[in-house]
Amino acid sequence: KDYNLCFLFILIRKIYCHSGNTVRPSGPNRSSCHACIVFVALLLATQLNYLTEQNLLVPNCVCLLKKTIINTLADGRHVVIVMDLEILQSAEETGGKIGNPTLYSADGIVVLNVWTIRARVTNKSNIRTWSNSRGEGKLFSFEIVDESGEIKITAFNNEVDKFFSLVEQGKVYYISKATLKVANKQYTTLKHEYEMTLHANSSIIPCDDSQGVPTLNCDFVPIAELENRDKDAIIDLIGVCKSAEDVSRITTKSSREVSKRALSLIDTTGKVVTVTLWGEEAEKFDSSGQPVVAIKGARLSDFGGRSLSALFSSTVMVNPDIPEAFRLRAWYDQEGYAFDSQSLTETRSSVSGSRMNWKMLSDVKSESMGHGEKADYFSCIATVVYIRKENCLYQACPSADCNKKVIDQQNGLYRCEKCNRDFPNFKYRLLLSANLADFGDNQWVTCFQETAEVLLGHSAETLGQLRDTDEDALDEVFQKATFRTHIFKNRAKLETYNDESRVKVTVLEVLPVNHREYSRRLLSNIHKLAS
DNA sequence: CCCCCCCC
Repeated sequence: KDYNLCFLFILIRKIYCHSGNTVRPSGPNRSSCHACIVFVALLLATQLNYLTEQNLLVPNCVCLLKKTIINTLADGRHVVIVMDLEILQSAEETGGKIGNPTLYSADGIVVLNVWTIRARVTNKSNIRTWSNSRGEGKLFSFEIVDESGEIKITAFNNEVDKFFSLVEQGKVYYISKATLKVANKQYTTLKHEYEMTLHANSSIIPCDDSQGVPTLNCDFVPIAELENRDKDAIIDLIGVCKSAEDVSRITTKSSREVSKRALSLIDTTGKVVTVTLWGEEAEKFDSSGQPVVAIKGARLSDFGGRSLSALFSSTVMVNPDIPEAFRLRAWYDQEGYAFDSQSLTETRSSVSGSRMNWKMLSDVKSESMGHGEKADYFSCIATVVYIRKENCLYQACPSADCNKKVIDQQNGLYRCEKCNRDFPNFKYRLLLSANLADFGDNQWVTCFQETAEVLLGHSAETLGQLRDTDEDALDEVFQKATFRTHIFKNRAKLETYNDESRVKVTVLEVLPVNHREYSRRLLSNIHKLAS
């Protein structure tokens, strides 16, 4: 084969490393650092190092190769070494890419060089062990991203001990001397053709300069668009966590126990979808303050219409530092919280309502609810006609499990009688009195923290700040929350205070009205009356 | 060299 490239005009497209990642041509020490030129199949001779050191040889410059040498490696592959090269036009003069060049990869031309990539760790697994007919061992894997793409890296046994604690999610590293193998598409959710395996000589060095290294490569799908996507598609999604289930333990078909937690995410399309988190991710998830949640690489399921499930390979980010998250936050806080949103996921309770004890507000009195030994639980569809603003917020003890009202000592300290301690701070808690109405009656109800936050669409903390700084804005929040219709799940119990007994109704949950399901129930009730 | 991706 003739690899004589002399007098060939070439356009430097990109400088690549072995794995296809873009490499900066100007490393501080070219011989041991960023200089990897594989696939491009050209290796610069040492005397030409100044071209990269002075940033002359950069993508999109046009070069004339004046002299090249072909060396043959022990395994028969060829290396093209550029001995002399003239830059005819700088990248600025060329003005960018000419046409649509593709990589030249003739068989037999492969250049070995120590390659190094600089990339960010986006997804780190736990250590797992395995035992099968071929042996046993332990491993962990992680994914890395740079401006050109993503690739998965796996470490086994000794390399687990060596690298597990070093590799941290979100941090940037120089990685070199890993082994490449073709990725098994059956198991990968990344688009890369290859995967890396670490071995004894592999090197991972933390990198302080993360400039230009993307934090993540997400291609977010609008929630409304999920209806048009295929089952099992791997997608990236971002939304505000309107609500979240408590974590629960389930047993899988293979008799393993695992934690799960379902989140309801909403985006600017006004649609809501359920996303299920598993294991540790489910356990540590905190939905307070209705955070923005981005999930990369979730699998679309057709359960309940459309829902999503996190995979081991998914990355879940809470309030990520990305423009999409800021946009969503602003949208939700200004208008999204009040959207009469529709869920793409129909849960059992929203489909059948079987666990709901549906009542009208007039039933509370006519059936003497709450008068029995035990509290009565009922659900209703009702409209908020008034929310009492007075005393809706109180300063509560800042300790995790204590919500007791603190006493402002007027000296910068707040006293909690329950904890018998003085604190330099407090947390705001909500305790709302609201009047609900349906066509037949009214009912005063009490909403504590969680339900009050849903009803008002803002966190207690935000509302506390508003009360202290912008009373008009707080009024607006109350105004917006009034004359809205929701499903209320309630508890009714007779309480005696100052020798006076009255039924106290506490709201346990506020849910959006699913109009399709509500209409079905009305039809069914009409049907029963007619029969 | 792993490859588990779950429940309702």
